[in-house]
Amino acid sequence: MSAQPANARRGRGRRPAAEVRAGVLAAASQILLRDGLSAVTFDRVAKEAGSSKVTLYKWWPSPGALAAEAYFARSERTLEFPDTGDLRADLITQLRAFVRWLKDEGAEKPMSELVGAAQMDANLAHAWSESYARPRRELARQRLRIAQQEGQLREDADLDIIVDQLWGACYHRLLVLKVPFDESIVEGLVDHALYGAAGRRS
Amino acid sequence: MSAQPANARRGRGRRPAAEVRAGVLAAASQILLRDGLSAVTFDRVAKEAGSSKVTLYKWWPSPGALAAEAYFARSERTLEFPDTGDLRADLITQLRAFVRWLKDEGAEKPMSELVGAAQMDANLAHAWSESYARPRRELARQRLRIAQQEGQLREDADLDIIVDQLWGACYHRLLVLKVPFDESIVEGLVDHALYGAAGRRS
DNA sequence: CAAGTATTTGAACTACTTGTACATATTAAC
DNA sequence: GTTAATATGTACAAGTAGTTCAAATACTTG
Repeated sequence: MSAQPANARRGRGRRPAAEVRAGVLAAASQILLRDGLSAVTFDRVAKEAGSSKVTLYKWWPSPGALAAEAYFARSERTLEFPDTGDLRADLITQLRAFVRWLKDEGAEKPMSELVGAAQMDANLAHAWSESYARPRRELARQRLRIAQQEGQLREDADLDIIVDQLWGACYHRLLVLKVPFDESIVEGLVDHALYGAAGRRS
Repeated sequence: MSAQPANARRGRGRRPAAEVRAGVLAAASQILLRDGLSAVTFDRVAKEAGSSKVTLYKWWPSPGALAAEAYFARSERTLEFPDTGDLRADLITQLRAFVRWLKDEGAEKPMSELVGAAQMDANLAHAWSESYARPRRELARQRLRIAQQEGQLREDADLDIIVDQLWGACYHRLLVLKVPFDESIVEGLVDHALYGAAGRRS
């Protein structure tokens, strides 16, 4: 028997579930990166994956949710949350990894589009929030809690606020202001979060 | 001659431009508030305004841009940027006004949807950024610059970062995390921005 | 290994939306 | 008043969403 290409159409009939899933996710991810989120429709994905539209309707609640899952699968282990004992250095590492992920791996556009569409697609919002945003916020908070226990942060510091200020500043520039931004703000961001703008230093 | 209702259809033919514009904007704004941004299509707005679809295609580049303009017209003079001499109090006033605008005037959903759609609609993104986000960021920065000149902020403080951290933290919760939030975080937010999380103050 | 079940595919179909075209009527500008 | 601009009604092509049904094939249970 000659080997068949992975996407070979075999005519109608049931196919291995894993094969179908992988093909659909790969197609969705490719369309998302190449043509943007608005091109990720059940029709186009089905055509490109060599699957049937009905299958997609069965497994995913909305094209947005499919795109989100396809994207998470690609960017799974990209962020770092190290603990070297030096809080300032660790926060800078975290934010730098985030910015590099956006810039070097072309994540900026798909990420913006996914967050954007989540404002109108409850299914996508849920997938995004549960699978991506909150787990990472929790990781960042854990690192801060250790620092607080070691006395590097004030007793009454609000860890959620610190996380929101660090990452929120980045998202603010990305999504709301739409101004270009890069690694150069990371150090300033962390210093402002740690030492404030009103302090009397130097 | 008996007075006619504003939206009376007069059959085909040219109508005063101002009348058409006002009718279209009012209809778009109403649909946006009532049914959400995804319901703001040229078709529906034209029907509700008693105008022709062709007219809308002529005047606005996309339904998103129309919705944005309709919304800005309603929420023009809502935010305050006072200068009482007390920076901390003024920042709290600014943020409180922002949160109240979101909560009390039902701006949260339309605002989220507009920012969301802007991630995929360049026309909407431009309208939003130029007419809303950047002017307000500039106002906030002006207040900070005065504070800096008066010595209430460090010489090397980055005013953009302060603004991004204050407002970005709010947008982060609204758009990215999708967690409920209210006025109760405002004071903590400002204190963290001014005094930092690492300071040694009780 | 045999039979039954689950699920994918192909095809067709309805309803809806977008965007455009053209002729007609009416106002605004001169 | 005459002319130019433009809003409207109607119609139409193209594309998308979402569903239905039968035929075909993989998985699963006995």
